[in-house]
Amino acid sequence: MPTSDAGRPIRIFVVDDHPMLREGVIAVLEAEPGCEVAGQASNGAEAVEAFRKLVPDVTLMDLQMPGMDGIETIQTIRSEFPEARIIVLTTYAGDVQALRALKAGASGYLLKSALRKDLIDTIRKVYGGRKHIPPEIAEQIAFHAADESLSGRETGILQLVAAGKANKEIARQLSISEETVKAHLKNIFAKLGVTDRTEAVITAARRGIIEI
Amino acid sequence: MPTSDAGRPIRIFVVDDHPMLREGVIAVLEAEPGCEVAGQASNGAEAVEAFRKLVPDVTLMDLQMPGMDGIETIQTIRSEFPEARIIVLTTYAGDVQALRALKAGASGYLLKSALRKDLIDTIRKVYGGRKHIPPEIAEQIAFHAADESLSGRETGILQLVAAGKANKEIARQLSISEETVKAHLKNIFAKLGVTDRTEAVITAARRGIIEI
DNA sequence: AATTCGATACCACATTCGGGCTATGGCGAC
DNA sequence: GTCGCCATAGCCCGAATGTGGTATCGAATT
Repeated sequence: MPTSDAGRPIRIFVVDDHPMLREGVIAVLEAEPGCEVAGQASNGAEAVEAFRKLVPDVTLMDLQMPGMDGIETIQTIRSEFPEARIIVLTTYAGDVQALRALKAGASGYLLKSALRKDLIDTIRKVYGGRKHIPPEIAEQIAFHAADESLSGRETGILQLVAAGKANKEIARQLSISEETVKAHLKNIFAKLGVTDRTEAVITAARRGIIEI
Repeated sequence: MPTSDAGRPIRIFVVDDHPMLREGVIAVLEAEPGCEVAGQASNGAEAVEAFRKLVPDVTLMDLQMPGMDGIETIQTIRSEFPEARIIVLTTYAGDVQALRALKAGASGYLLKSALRKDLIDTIRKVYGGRKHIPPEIAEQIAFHAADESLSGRETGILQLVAAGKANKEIARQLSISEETVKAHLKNIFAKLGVTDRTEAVITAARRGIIEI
């Protein structure tokens, strides 16, 4: 039963490394009856610390932040406060990123291009204990739900490919044979549905599997 | 002599497709004596139309927008209003993007991660007829100032490489010989200082030469 | 205990890529 | 009008890449 219209306002905590965007979110929230900004933070470590003091009702969190990133921050907070309700507020960084955020314990995912109404609706919904994922993101996740995901080793190798390294260099750096690197790449290509390393890097970057 | 502290407020126009960020910028500006929000727009076409009516003192403009992008919008506005003072407000998209914006007629470049003080200072400086580029961006531009830039054809080919196409496909698509594609790629590699296509795509994406 | 999966590794083969080098026609700058 | 740049194109060749198999080992799962 999500209320607060008559009762105590929803206490919201805003975590983002862009001061300007924080201002915007805060301006929207403060204009909204039934919402209250409990605090803000500009990076993960600060966020965890502030969360402990504030114990807000809902947290809005960016994923791209210097230092401890959003996913780690969500995990840390949720391990101490399993009831924490966290909404990821970010520019779209691919289905895999979104899925990782949800697995880390986020209750919602919202794009920075969202309208103020979306923001308020999502906050109320999540405060009420429900989850919210925008349809276009849900669709992307569903679209790739049947895909096999890359193993840790595969992701590591792909990250090195994305750093422009040749198979031989990757082999040397990881102390494995070049043939093994090629074997991993075969699997990576098959899982991503591509035929060469350049496509693999682009696809993986778009889907949020690696950073470039 | 930048004034307005005693006189008429600086009339500012905000163009960005993220409503939340617009709110933030507006909140900051409205809290600032001597500044006034003259209007806002969420895409290039809207921006040009609104500019004609408002003729603001300073325009804040994002580069990434659906439809007409920021660079085109700046060019269009500056062709009609050569005195227009435009500050690009965007996430860093590479030295080449930044340089293109400046060539299109922008007077300043500001990152979305900037503090409110940076925003206000830059607005006053640009309003006063001066230019402003943050040191880290100026450094990147300077660092690559001596590089030869890619020709239009080269950029087009690199864009196709970034789409995961093989030389043979690119040749077919552009109706040129595969040898020509390879010749262009040789030049591209030399200009970007890389040795293979994957590195070329990554470097070009980071520097804002192509979109991936 | 049996099976699956990830990581490792090797082989052989075809294709693609990248480097070096040359050349020509067009077009704009000086 | 000559110089330089761009787009075009070709040749050669070695290195890198991608593709098809097969196999072992250990950890996790059933």
